[in-house]
Amino acid sequence: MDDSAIRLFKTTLRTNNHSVTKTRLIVFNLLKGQEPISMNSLLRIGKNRFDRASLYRTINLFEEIGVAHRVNLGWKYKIELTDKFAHHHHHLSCTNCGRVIPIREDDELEKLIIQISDTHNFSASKHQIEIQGLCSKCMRLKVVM
Amino acid sequence: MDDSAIRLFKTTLRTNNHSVTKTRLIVFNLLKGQEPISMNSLLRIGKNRFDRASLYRTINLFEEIGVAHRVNLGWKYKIELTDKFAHHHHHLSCTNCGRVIPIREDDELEKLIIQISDTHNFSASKHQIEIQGLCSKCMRLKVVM
DNA sequence: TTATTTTTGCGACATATTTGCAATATTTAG
DNA sequence: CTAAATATTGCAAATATGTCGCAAAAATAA
Ligand SMILES: [Mn+2]
Ligand SMILES: [Mn+2]
Ligand SMILES: [Zn+2]
Ligand SMILES: [Zn+2]
Repeated sequence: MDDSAIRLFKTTLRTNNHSVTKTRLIVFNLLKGQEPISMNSLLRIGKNRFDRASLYRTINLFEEIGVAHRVNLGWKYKIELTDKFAHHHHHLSCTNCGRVIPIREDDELEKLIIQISDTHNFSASKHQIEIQGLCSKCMRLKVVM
Repeated sequence: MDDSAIRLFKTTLRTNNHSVTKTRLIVFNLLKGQEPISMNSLLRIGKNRFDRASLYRTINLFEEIGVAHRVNLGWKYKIELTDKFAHHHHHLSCTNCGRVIPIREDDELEKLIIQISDTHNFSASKHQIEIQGLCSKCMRLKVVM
């Protein structure tokens, strides 16, 4: 049950000189295997298991040690695990129903991003791609109406 | 002096059933021909020409009718005009000094984005690409130290 | 287990964004 | 152009989001 992601998570905490705590494990598990999730949702879900301040501190720490990062979806940002704990991917986000569809990493796209950065003598450490529009379902509904 | 962008802006307001007001024109002009700008800067610059609440309402409206949109740069977001009023482009954002470098549209990249959306039967209407890292200047400084 | 170190919850702040409403500006109708 | 009708604005107050200090509780080290 103590799967490899959690083991890696614990190791990451330890090697960065941080304790393995209940709150951190809970938040990690909330993030694991999920689509990006907003602070608000995390807060609502964890209401009686951890405090707001702790959540912010936890997410800040997760970013610092490369466990999670923020993805920008429209106006707001959401949190998800980094590529170290989930495969690198991007998202299609439906502006109608709010669905977020993960898209598998595309070698050509990744190569291009690096190439463009290089052209500008920019040392890219990460990137995010957000594509907004209508998912196939919403598209069908729109057409019918 | 009433250049084509402003004319298009006014038309956009009208066709969406909104008035052409002093505040909206001021904000539009602040956005025009600039790099993405933060709410705070807009607020500071327009301090005595419009109110905070009006600015938020204005930006919300601009997003609704496709005049401006938010660009997410790390934790923060900034506002810039949409492709309808400025050439489509993306940004490299330096995590050290905060500099935002616009990158010219890249046909190959744009084509790829569309292609990927199509593969997922997703009808993309817009996209944003955020590349974070170190600008050449900050990179040099880091190396020296 | 006890001592030491780190993290948490809580309440108080600080900042960001939203809202109701009366006053003012813009648009429409004549 | 003016008067009436409608939409927008400024202001003050309400919410929402994010941060901080500190004593209590939990985790780690001894
Ligand atoms: Mn990628
Ligand atoms: Mn593009
Ligand atoms: Zn949808
Ligand atoms: Zn820089």
